[in-house]
Amino acid sequence: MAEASWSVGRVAKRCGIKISTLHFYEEKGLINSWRNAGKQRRYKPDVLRRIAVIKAAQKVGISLEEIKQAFLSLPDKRTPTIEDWQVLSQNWQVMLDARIAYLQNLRDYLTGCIGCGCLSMTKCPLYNPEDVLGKDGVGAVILDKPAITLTT
Amino acid sequence: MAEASWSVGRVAKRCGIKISTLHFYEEKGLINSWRNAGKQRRYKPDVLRRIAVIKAAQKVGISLEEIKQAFLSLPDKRTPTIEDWQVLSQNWQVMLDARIAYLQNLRDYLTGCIGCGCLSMTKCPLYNPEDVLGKDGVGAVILDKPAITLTT
DNA sequence: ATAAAACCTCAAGCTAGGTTGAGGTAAAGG
DNA sequence: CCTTTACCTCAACCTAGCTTGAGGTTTTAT
Repeated sequence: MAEASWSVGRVAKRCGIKISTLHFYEEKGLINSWRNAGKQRRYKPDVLRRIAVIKAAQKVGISLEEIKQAFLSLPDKRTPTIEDWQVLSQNWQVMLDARIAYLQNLRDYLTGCIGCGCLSMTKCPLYNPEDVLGKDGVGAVILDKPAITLTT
Repeated sequence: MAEASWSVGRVAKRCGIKISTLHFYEEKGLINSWRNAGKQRRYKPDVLRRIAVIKAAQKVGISLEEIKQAFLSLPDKRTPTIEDWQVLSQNWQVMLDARIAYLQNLRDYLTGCIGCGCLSMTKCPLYNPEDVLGKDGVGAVILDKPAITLTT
């Protein structure tokens, strides 16, 4: 096992984030700590993994709230095991696949649409995001999908 | 040609956004309008296309500032032609391809890493986002790419 | 033993991307 | 003509996601 506890400054430095960000994440319930005799925060090493996941998730546009929800699958009392993280990982993969598919749709869509000749406004789905023309949701389905959520 | 001018309410309704959002976009320089005799806003129909593009772009996490930069390629004095939009479209495609590739990397990376056995913290790139261990940037390159920008 | 570095709390501030509301004017319908 | 609906400006407010700073305590290094 690695060392049993990390100070806030050490975690911040290791993760390349500010101490204030750690305070903020703790306040938001994304990470947790205990206090030493002098009321200073101490962290278990698994906080590093959590932060790495938070940062990776944010890069793909997932909100802290969604990340927090995903973290609910992790055990409260004990340090998460490899298996615990694998469960979360699999959910992220599903979500990433969905996002990738979304982007691919959008790209293909723009290819055919932003640069297309249908400036008439009666046929171009870009002009009809609510699918008001009843064209079977081509525009609506692609552009108005609800945000992808984690189902962990 | 379709009608020559649109009122703010009509544009808002057509695009499924609030009037205040149109005011806001105008203030930010993303769209423009002229005023009628009674000082009310009037829009050229191409504003619909701009708004459609703004909304599509936001869904993939592009900031208004980046969108504004992309719009700089559009002509100021005349209504954008199909060709003008095609130029912009091609730039977006490049960017979308890059984002898709990024997500694919991240997905594969998480597959091998979040759920992996390298909890030792000395080898797992998730723990080493700054690539402090000199592992040739696998973590750093994937996780720390700068935001993709439009070069229009 | 003391000085410096690290930590604490709490409040305020900041950027992005809007929304809401007050108070007033313009346009459209019967 | 008169009422209703649409529009105007401007200022304040809101959420997310942090950062900054003041004023005070704890830990660490010399």
